[in-house]
Amino acid sequence: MKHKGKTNPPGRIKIMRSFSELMSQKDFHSITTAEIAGNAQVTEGLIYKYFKDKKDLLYQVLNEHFFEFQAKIENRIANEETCIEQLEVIIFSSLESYADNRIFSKILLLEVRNSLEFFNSCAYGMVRKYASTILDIIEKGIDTGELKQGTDPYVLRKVILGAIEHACLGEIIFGKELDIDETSTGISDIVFNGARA
Amino acid sequence: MKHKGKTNPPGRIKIMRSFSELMSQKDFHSITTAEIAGNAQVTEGLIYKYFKDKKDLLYQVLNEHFFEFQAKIENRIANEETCIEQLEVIIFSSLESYADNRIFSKILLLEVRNSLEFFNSCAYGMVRKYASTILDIIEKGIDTGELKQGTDPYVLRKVILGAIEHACLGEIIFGKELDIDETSTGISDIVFNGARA
DNA sequence: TTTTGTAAGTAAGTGTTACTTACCTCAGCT
DNA sequence: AGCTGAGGTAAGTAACACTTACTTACAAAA
Repeated sequence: MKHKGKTNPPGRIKIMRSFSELMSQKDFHSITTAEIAGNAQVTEGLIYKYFKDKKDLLYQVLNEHFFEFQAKIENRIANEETCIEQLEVIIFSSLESYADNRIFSKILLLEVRNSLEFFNSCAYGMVRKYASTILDIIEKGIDTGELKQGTDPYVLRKVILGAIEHACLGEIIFGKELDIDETSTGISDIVFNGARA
Repeated sequence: MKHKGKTNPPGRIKIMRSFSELMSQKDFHSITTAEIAGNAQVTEGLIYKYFKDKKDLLYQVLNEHFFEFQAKIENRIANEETCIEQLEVIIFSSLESYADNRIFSKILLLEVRNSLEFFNSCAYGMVRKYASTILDIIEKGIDTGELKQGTDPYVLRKVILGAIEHACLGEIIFGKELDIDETSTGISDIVFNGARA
């Protein structure tokens, strides 16, 4: 029997909360379904009423967190004039969101990528949207002459996304503090002005 | 009983080969020990004579591939004069190595990061060495005035490493072809000259 | 030549885990 | 009242990672 997705029963909420909590303490694979259920004070079987499998639970939790992320970013972009400013805002906001929301970052950057299922999940749809927002801004910037004519927009996007993600990795993995302001202006400076003297 | 690490018996080699082979077809978690053993034509128990557990096998395979990677890069750096040229060579060679050696890339970029054990493994020691090579070159570049004085070497390294890794992700995950020349000159151009017009 | 130590390899487990099945309970509708 | 379906439970099961106790091969010491 499957959950139709209309309502959001207490059991489902408890399971997702419980799982999020456990994800802040250990990695996905070492969390057991028994543990999730115990911590949520429901029985193991209920997990499978609402989620296809353990990974589906992971994707749904990720998806939930993604909304805040996306909303915050789109809001902020709207307030900026130039493409470069918009991209700078994306860099800053992404770093901020990753830092504020460790479970989200941990899942997105470390846990979901290793299995192909993820790329068919709806959570991945949001990743694509985020990525295409960035690409659109870059292309507009090249069109308007703000960015260099020869620039390959895909490569520029790779550099920006890669820098953001890599900057957060140390923090997520080792729990190191990250100075968001400094890092984001540092990244922007290199990406837009170059590191050459 | 544990393997002392001196010799390299045929069973051990067969297991690692078998595992590498399977890793090119599916992800780590969906490979079973029975499958590894069957494919290697040994019994399951033998895996645990040579490897602490399944993850240890993963790390050892990664480690083996890392030697080629590191050797190739260090060789090439030696032939370059300026710091920027050295960094360009690192970007190119890294992309090339990732492209030539999918199993290596897949393990390093997608499979090991999610568990903390990895960061105590000797394979991670090699990652750190690679990363510190890059940092050294950057610091020298700032010293000699090749790179801008204000540059934060750690941020620059994050941008370079992030760009490299992100550039390979699509290829690894979706099996897309990657134009190494174009991508590496694209990344270098942005990182050193900036994207601003 | 016999003994002995040990590395290579095997066979048959075992406990744990993700997932399934069949069931119960009860509010809301006709 | 009687039915339906969603929310939730209890007791499994197959498959899996990993273990244990064993055998064989063979080289060096006695």
